[in-house]
Amino acid sequence: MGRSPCCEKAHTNKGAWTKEEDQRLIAYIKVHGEGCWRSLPKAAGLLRCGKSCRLRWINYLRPDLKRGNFTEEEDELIIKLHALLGNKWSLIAGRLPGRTDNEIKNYWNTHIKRKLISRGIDPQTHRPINAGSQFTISSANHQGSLKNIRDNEALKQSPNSSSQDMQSNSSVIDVVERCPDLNLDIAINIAYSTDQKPFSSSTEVQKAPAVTQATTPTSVSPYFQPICLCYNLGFSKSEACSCRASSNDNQHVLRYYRPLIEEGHQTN
DNA sequence: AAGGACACCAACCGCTCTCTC
DNA sequence: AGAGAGAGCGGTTGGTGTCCT
Repeated sequence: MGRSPCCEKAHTNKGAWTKEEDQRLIAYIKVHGEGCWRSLPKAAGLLRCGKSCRLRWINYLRPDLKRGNFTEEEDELIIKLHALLGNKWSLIAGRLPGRTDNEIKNYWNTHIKRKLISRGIDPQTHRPINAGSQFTISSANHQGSLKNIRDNEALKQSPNSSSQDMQSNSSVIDVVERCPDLNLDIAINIAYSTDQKPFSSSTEVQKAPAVTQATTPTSVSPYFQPICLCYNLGFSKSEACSCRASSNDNQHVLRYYRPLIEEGHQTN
C-alpha cells in the first residue's frame, strides 16, 4: 500500500532557512495560528514541507523560546528527568520552559553525556560506570516517595497487575535509588487566571504548561480541575494510574501515589 | 597559513501515535 | 474494525565554526 509522502519533495526547498522564509512563516502563524502544517506551506507561500515548517517554528521561531546557555540548575534537572524518563525528550522539554526537545537532545548528546562520564556515571543507565554497589537513600521526601512506590511493589502479587506494570514500578524504584535527591512526591497544578476558563478539553489539559511544584490557588474556581502528573509524564489512557487528591492536600492537586497499578485513570 | 579533527546544532528522515471517517 | 491523514517524536545527518597541530 505504501505511505503517502508528507509533501511534494520535488518542489520544496531543503536545508537552512532564509530570513525571508522565517518572516513568511512568522507572519502566517501570527495571523492564522499553529496547526494544519501540511497545508501551511502553500497557504504561506513557502516552498517547504509542512514538517519542516513545524520544526522551524517549534525549535527556532516560537516567541517563548529561551535563548542562551543552559544553567547549572537546568543541567541537573535534565539529568534527573532523563534518569526518570529516559530519552523522552519532549517530556523532558515540557519540564523546562522555553527549551525544546531538539535543543535538549542536542545538549544531552554534546554536553551532559560527557559531563556524566567525567563523573564516572553511565549516561544511559545513570549508574556508576564501574560499580555494582547499592545506593542509600538520604532525603526524607524521597523516602516518602520511595515508600509509596514500594507499597506498590506489594501489589505485584495482584493478579490484575501486568508484567509491564511490574517493570515500570521496578524502573521507577531503580531511578529513585539512583537519584536520591530526586523528589518524586510531585504535585502539579494548572496555571490559570480567575477570569479565564483555563482548559476546555482534555487535549488542552495535556498541553498545559509544565508546573513541577504545587501552586496553591488562592480561591476555588469552578473552572479549576485537578490534573494527574501521569498525563504529563506521557502515560496514555490505557496505562492509567489512580492518582488522587490527598485529604491533607489541596484538593486541586493530585499526588503521584500509585503509578501504573490499578485500572481506571482518575483525574478527580 | 593550511588543513584536519572535533564540537555544535539546525534540519531531515522514518516511524509511531492519534483522530476521523 | 480498519484505513488514511495529520501531527509528533526520537535518531541521525550534514553544514559550519572553532581548535589544534
